[in-house]
Amino acid sequence: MKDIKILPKEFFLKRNVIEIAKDLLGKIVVTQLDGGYTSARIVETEAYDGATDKACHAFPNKLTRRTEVMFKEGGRSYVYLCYGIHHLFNIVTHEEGSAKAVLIRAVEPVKGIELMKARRKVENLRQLTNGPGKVAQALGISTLYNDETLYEENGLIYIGSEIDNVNFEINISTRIGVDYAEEDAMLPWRFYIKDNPYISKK
DNA sequence: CAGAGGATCCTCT
DNA sequence: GAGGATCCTCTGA
Repeated sequence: MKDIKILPKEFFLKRNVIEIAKDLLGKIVVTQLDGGYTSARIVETEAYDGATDKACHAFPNKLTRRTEVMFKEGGRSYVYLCYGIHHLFNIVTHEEGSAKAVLIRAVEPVKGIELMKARRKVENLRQLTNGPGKVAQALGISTLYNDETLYEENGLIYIGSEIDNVNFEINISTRIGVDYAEEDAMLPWRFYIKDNPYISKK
């Protein structure tokens, strides 16, 4: 088992959300929820920017009850219900007052795989976490865990890096499922680990 | 307070 | 590849 070092709060601040979305690739999400420990390697992310990006719920810097958490200081969760069924897990970035976040679209299961299978009611490893709704379900993340800080030891959810992180190539594409965002649907703000079997789509 | 629509997933064809 | 599930959020009156 590799050691995991928790990312400090600073990781989520004072940098462009694009850079953070890229840097989150290869990092480890740990959850300690519902009496179980699960961890998974992030293999696919998307950046959202409430100031300029029509695909973002907080565009154009629109403050509502739902988007409120995105305006808070980075390093916390933004979880919302999509299509009435799926809980989607995002990581808020930047300083207080700017509404930006990174959607975790796919992960590679590391620990607690049996628990993930039970939560997903799926046996096939590749089907376990290769999509944003699946990620949240497998890790036990729901809107109950909106606005949780992500950088605390023994937190419910935290993000860590492996000591001996392997190298990988990053692929870039347009984001999935945001056709309604007109020209912003063309932004190359989706990032994923090349050839990783757990990404949601080619 | 009604109506519309969605950062998805699963099933069936 | 198409369509349905399902419910919360936001809008406008």
